[in-house]
Amino acid sequence: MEVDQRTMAATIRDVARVAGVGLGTVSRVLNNSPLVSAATRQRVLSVIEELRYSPSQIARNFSLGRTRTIAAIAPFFTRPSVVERLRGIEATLASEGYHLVVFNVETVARRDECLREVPRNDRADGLLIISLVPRPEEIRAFSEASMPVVLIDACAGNLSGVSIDDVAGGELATNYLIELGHRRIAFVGDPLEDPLTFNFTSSYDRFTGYQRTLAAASLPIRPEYHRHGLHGRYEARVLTHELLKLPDPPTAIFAASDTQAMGVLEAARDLEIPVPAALSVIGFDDIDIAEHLGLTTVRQPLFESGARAVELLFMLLSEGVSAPPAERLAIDLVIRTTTAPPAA
Amino acid sequence: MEVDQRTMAATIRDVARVAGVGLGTVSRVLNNSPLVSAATRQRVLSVIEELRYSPSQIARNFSLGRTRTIAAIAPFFTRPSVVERLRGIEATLASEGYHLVVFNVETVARRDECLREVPRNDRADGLLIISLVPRPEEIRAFSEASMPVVLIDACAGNLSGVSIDDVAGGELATNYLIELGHRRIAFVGDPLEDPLTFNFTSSYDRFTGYQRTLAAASLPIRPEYHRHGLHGRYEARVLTHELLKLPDPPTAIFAASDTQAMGVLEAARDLEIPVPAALSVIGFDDIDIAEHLGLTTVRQPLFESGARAVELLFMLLSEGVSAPPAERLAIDLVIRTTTAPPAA
DNA sequence: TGCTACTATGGAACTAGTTCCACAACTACG
DNA sequence: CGTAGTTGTGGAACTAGTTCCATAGTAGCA
Repeated sequence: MEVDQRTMAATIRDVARVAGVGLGTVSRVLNNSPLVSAATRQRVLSVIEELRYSPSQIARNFSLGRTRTIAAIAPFFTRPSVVERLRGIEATLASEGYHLVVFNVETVARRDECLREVPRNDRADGLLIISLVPRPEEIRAFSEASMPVVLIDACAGNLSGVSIDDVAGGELATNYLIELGHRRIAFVGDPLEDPLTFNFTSSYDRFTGYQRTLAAASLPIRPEYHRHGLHGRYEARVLTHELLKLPDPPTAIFAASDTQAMGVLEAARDLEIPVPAALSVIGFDDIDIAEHLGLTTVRQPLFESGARAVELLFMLLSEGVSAPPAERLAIDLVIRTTTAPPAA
Repeated sequence: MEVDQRTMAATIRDVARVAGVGLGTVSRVLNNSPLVSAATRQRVLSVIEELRYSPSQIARNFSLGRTRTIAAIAPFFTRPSVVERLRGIEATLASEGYHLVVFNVETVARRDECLREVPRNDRADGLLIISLVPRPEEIRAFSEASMPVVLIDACAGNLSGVSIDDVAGGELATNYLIELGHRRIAFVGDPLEDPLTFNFTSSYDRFTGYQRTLAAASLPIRPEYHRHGLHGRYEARVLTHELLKLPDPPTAIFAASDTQAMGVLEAARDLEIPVPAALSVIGFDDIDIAEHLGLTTVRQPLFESGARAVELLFMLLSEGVSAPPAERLAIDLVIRTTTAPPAA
């Protein structure tokens, strides 16, 4: 019963037979066990070479019950901030020989489907969830399926996670505008209740920081200055048009993300309002193009958030280590050229 | 021998035992085989419910020898053009219930590792390669491992692929500048020999189109107008500084990508050269921010390239269908505000 | 010289599905 | 009423690894 080398790939049993050793010995050679004599190891290795044997990863996964694969669920994975997080995830996983399966969610239905199906699959050893807040029953399903989960840019239950202090970020941005002398400061952000992310989104927290800072500076909270719409350049542009056409328009706008800040800049350009001379604009995230645009923004470590989340997940994966708590990464203000003191 | 529901997940054998049917019957129910009576099917389904049974995907993959997973190798997957292709890939795969494993390559070593290791893994049913040209020996390895491969934004051997006519794109851009009245037209693109992509890169082809068009219009080919550097905003900015400081500087610059066009715009801003009044700039790709920047560019269907590549891969996967040939998608010129006739 | 301990090895059993063959029961039809 | 065909069902064999137990051989040591 020779192996048909033309059509069938060699198996570990073929190697054992040709090398005249047992199954276990070949397995030991493959897994670098020290319990193999040098002579035997050499013989097995040369047969592996000869038969062009390559172990079946899929059989290995099955036998071990592990896949060395991590799943990541991300909303709108084309957003620059999300992509940068994914890059951090991929880089860290690759350095450990892990694979990354990506699920892009752009609708509520797909969000629900992913959060339901992915954890019950045994095709990933762990799960990373970006910018989505799982519901309590979903969290319960994670632990029932004993699927380790780490959140990025979100907090829920006592799940491990990597995030930033978005309230402090909102305060940082707003404070800077106040220090520059602005008194009429508007906010453009995501919807207060986003069906995709549920509960509290980072935009909501930044908005909270904004409001708190205004209150702390004894500035009036003016609801007509608060605009919320779907995350996107175009939507932010429309909202900003509304703001700039108010009878008493703001002299500064805090956008909950750099993408939305771009929409704000577009609106200013549409209305021929010079930035920063007549309008200051500050964003959030410090995505790659923020530098090109000269956008003042609140920087958060995106790549690092992905990298760190993978480290937390590896801790969960190595049994014996207790669940690492939610972590917060540092943020800082990046001052560029879209902010200036208000016109006198 | 009861199943310990606390620690062990139920298997297909548990379901069969509890439902009082055979293994095969449960399998048939799971796979919607018509060869099960309605009564039996109902009984099995209720036991599945009762035991909270969920089939092991990993065992299923092993048994079937298929993973319903596609691997994608992409250089610099944070580049907006690459991300958009990946989005097209993910969307099309998800609609067929396939998973996407992403490999990001940013170094030559990692490129070689991915092209060597990924196809020999049986963890993916097919492979998509973005903007990388496999070497002949790598192509041979694909067929030896009988791994179906579809290229995106590249051509090699007789592998299936989705690309555009980059030479025609270069001609389109250059012709438009000539029609506007420009005579001194420079080019900023990737290195002529990129160790990552090998052979001909799209930048090279666009450069060829540029040169051909100049020749066809009887305009001089001026080597000092040709600048090549690593793909990136910063590098393009440095190269453009060199161009704009020439004794006889160009009145228009064709950048091989929108990202590089952004670097060109930055250099013009640095030197206070107004665009388009004193310098016209045209890019390539029409990535998302091109619209924000008002960048004139050559649009290529990025999302569609990914979606179509997946369709070709599915054709390869369904045995019996012969290898679909390399396809070309349409491109078109998008005129915005960074191009104008040269100053008189 | 016998006992212990350790190294090296072989191979059955296991992972959880699918597939396919055998077979029973029932229907259709001459 | 026999026979051919169809439907429904059970379960062994198979996928290709890992793990672990049994065992042979050998070295160390009193």
